[in-house]
Amino acid sequence: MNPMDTITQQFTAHNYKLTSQREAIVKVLLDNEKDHLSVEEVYMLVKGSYPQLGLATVYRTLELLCELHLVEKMNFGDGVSRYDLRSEDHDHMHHHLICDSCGKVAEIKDDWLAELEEKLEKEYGFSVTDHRLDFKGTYRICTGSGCKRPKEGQAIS
Amino acid sequence: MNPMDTITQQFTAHNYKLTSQREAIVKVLLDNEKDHLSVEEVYMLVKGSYPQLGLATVYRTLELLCELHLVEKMNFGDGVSRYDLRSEDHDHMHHHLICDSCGKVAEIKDDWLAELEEKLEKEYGFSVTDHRLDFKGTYRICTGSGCKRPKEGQAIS
DNA sequence: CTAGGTGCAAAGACTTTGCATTTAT
DNA sequence: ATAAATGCAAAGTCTTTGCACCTAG
Repeated sequence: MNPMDTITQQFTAHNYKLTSQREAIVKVLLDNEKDHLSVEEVYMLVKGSYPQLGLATVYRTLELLCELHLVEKMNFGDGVSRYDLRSEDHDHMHHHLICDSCGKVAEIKDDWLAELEEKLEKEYGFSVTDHRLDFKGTYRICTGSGCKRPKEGQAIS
Repeated sequence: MNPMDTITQQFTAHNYKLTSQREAIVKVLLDNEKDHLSVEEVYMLVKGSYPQLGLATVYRTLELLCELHLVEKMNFGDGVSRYDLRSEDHDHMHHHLICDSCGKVAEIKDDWLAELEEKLEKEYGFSVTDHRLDFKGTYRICTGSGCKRPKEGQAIS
């Protein structure tokens, strides 16, 4: 089944109405799966094909998608929330590489933390339901261009 | 040398004035080293012994401490920035365990990521300057009380 | 003495909410 | 038909900034 159907099906399954706005927003998320879009970015992108869209609807829809565990809300310390589509299997095991010079956020799809999570379970009595792993640094070959995020503190935040 | 002196020394070394407000703020951070305080929390704590303190000064001082790499700014997805004193050696290699039921944030002081950082360097051409690792989950023995953060989304954000 | 710091209040940035209108089911 | 969703604008948070006054060096 294609990802769009999977998602819209979730809507109806939970008795949420499938409005054209919601469809358009989900479509933008799918088309930009690699991008960790902010609310403003989603809004602008959807507005292209749907000019009468309201910003509040984007906030409400993203919140809803979060509630349905279809997207993940995160924060890279630039003052805005960013949203990341979860893969169908809900594994969402990926990590981020944040480039210091251009601000680009890349994803790594492996799960490198399985061992650590076992260790936490055994040695700390802590059972993990979710995790987050971000690295900041620089690519040996960084164009330095394509900077999306103007200012950025020194900490990953 | 005691931590307070180490920090105040950094101020003078960088030609920043050592005001009583700054001293009071640093003292509160030291006294609550384990706590990831928010600006508001720091403000309230300092206000106890220094009632005329302004909130903007807390923001400005924490920003300054960040700039001097004495504290780390971070965001656990509850809408406010939190600040964490860096250990003297500037290694700041610690991870967080965030309890789903009580919201408590615990720290783990080990560095579990050295191997992964090497891998990134070699296989991805990415050299790491900083990282962040948070786990969400529950402690087998969680009191369920002491919740500091009222609402929390499902994602680590 | 004087550059820099402080407190206050106003302004900004991002997000949420109230309400009349519209729409999916 | 009707409960839910939308768009707009207003209100809320958290954070930053402008400015007159104050203070460490």
